[in-house]
Amino acid sequence: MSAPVTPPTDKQAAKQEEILNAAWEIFAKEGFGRTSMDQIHACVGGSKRTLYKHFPNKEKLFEAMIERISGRVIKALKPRSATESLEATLFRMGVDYLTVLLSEDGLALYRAMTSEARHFPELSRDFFENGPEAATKSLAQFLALQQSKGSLPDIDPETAAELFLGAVRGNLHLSAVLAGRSHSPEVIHNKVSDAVRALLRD
Amino acid sequence: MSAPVTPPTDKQAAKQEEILNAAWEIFAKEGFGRTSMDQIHACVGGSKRTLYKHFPNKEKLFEAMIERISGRVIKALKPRSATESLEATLFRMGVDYLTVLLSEDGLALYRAMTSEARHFPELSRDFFENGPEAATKSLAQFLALQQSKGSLPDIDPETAAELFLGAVRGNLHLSAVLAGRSHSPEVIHNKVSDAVRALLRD
DNA sequence: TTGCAATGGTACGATACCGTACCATTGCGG
DNA sequence: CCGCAATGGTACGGTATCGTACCATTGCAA
Repeated sequence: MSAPVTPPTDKQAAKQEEILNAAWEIFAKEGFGRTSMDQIHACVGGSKRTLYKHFPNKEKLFEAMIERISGRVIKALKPRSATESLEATLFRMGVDYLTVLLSEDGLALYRAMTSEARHFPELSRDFFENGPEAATKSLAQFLALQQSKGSLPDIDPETAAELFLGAVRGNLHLSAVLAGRSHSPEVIHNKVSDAVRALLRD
Repeated sequence: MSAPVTPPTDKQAAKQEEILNAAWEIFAKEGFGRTSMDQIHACVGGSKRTLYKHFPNKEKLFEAMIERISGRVIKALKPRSATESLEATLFRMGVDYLTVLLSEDGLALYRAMTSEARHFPELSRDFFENGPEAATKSLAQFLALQQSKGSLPDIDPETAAELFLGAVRGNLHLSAVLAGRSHSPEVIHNKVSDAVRALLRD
């Protein structure tokens, strides 16, 4: 009973993946407006009928693709639980956060979300709330825990977390998005290191 | 001699202004891809021939319009010279900076620049360099001056300026761009106030 | 082997949009 | 008052794109 159902399901799932990958490749480079379904079709191969069988129109395809990448990036933004020292944990969290934001997918996703925020409001809102905002709240929780141990000055944790992540981004994110600058891991390390020192005040 | 020349020049200049204003109204709301020359034409009135006489195609019109708004925003981002105390100056600079970034035009410009950064690279690069980056450098100069007076801890001024402005932005800019949130002057004041306290360490 | 559902490949209709052409009209100098 | 340059208003050519239709082909069950 499941034999005649699951194999086609698997094939369909594989086809969907293929389509979404092809779509992301082109959408990420060209944006929504300059990407045509024919380009995606040419990139993924097969027939347009099957393409439209998986995704009824361009917007649904865009949404599905964004949700996919968004979920991936959001997962990467989520801070891992801390086992090291306070300073090392802050440093690692900052580096991870910034590395994701400045990654190829992170930047392409941010561009896409920003460009289409007006026409796909829930997509970009969800990304912000589950991505950067959730990361801020996680960091705030961690900071609150550290404060209860007395290893951190007594600032509001939410505030401190937002200041810290803002300082970590500095101008790097802006310069990558607007000026197309790429930033080496060393630059990222230095920026985070500066922000950690500022937060810990030494 | 100038009489037969300047009146038409004035009229042409007025017409250009009118076109650029109409274009901005629509481009800012819809973005480049979803804005048609026919919409702009309908908004500005007159004939398409005159529209294309002022701007030979859609891209040139977009560039001219962006340069116009960009120049306006850049000018607003430029910090005014300081006459108050250190703390008051920092506070005022932060509030001015953030207010411009979060203004309607600031956000629309940022969205447009981000969306089209790949296709109009010089536009967005110039905006970044002459806007946020220049503002950072101006602030760094001010901080260096304050350090020479001994009223500020001894951090690298460039670094401190970038950390400060990054902290000032916090998540406000992201949340405005991605989640469509608007932020009251009180929220802006509080955020800047937090950042000033963090920088001055009290 | 045979039949059937899904897919490949492609042509097509409808629409939107960019930029141009054309003519009537208006404002301004002589 | 007259002529002329610029503009208003609009129709049009050419092209790109979205989504559908159609038929040959393939993979799979019986």
